[in-house]
Amino acid sequence: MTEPSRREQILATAAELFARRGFHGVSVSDLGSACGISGPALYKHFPSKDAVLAAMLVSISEELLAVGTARSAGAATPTEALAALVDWHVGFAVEHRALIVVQDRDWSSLPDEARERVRSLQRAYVDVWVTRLRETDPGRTLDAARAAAHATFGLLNSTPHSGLLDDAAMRDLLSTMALRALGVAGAG
Amino acid sequence: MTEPSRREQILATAAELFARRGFHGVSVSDLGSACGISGPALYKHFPSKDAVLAAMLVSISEELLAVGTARSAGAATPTEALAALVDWHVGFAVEHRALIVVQDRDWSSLPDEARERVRSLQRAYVDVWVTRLRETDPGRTLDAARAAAHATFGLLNSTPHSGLLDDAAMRDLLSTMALRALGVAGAG
DNA sequence: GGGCCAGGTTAGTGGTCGTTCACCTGAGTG
DNA sequence: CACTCAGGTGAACGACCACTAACCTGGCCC
Repeated sequence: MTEPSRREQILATAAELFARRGFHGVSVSDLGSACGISGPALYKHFPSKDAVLAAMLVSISEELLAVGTARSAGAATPTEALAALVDWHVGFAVEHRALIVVQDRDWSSLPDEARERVRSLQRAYVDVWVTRLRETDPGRTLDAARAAAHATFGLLNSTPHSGLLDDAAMRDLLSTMALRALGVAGAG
Repeated sequence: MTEPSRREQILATAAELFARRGFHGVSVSDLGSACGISGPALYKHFPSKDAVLAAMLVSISEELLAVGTARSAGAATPTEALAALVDWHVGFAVEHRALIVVQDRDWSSLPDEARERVRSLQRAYVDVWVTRLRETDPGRTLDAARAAAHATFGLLNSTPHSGLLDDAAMRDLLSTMALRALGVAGAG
């Protein structure tokens, strides 16, 4: 099995370049030569430049939702579920800084179909958080819970903006801040 | 006096368009016709497309720093200073959602000189926060305080991602979450 | 009323981009 | 050994973009 390494090399390289210069700031030729091949060879692996972005963003949205759902379901209490969600999300963000940047910067450059796909996956992911948030605090409005989830993502996704701390320290800091922001007890 | 309305119309329109489609996703002709003029007429007001972006981002960076500094200086205690900073920042973010989006998405498209200018203004603004943060909690490392400030900006700047709440409710929610995240006592 | 000029216009230019085309190659297969 | 075909190449194409050039116009000033 061990699927084609070229395709994945392209996706990984594209993530770094798109994160640094933006989707429109990276040409097909740039991307190709960063992979050791050049220009139009990309079209042997993807039908278009858009498709590279789409594959990238759809797959991370799917992973966030799938693992997030599992972590939440595996927790004994709503509070523990939120802690697990924060832990998962911050780990993902620290480990895939480039993808985080691309996801919320170049999301709007997606072709229509992929954009809708990503949006619906993201909505579902937000809902996992929202459900747990409203279990811990039933006074929260649906919209308020959604806004709180978005705000927490903003906090956790700030990782790429400050490469000051090492990964472990960054994870600790962000987890603590996120749990406090959400009003989850026991955040040191 | 009442300076040229065209120039400011262009800046305001550009902020909206850049926020929606990205700097590279908006052509000079798009921007012109959104202002009721067309295409190259922009060059009567700005020397280049880059200059529009630069004027926009430099001016908001200056305002954030200037008012932030004043608010911090006007506070009696470090804790009150942080509350004032949060209040100012969240108010700005809610009121200028488009600018917030452009600032951290298209920052890298700035011409070199303006980019350095904006970066140094932003560093200075972060330092206002960092100083107050370390006064309230001297145990914080310089880098940890910077990362905490960036994380708080990420939280506060999440406004544009969820237009669910009205402005007042959004300000309340974000202020509360930010102050809790920062560990400032007396937040709801 | 003639001259100036801020602020428009349209047409054009050079460059870049995404994409396609025709072609090449070398490893695997019957 | 002939055939195939995945994966590469460079050249070319059409679209679009930022920007320039040449020109027009209407208010203002002496």
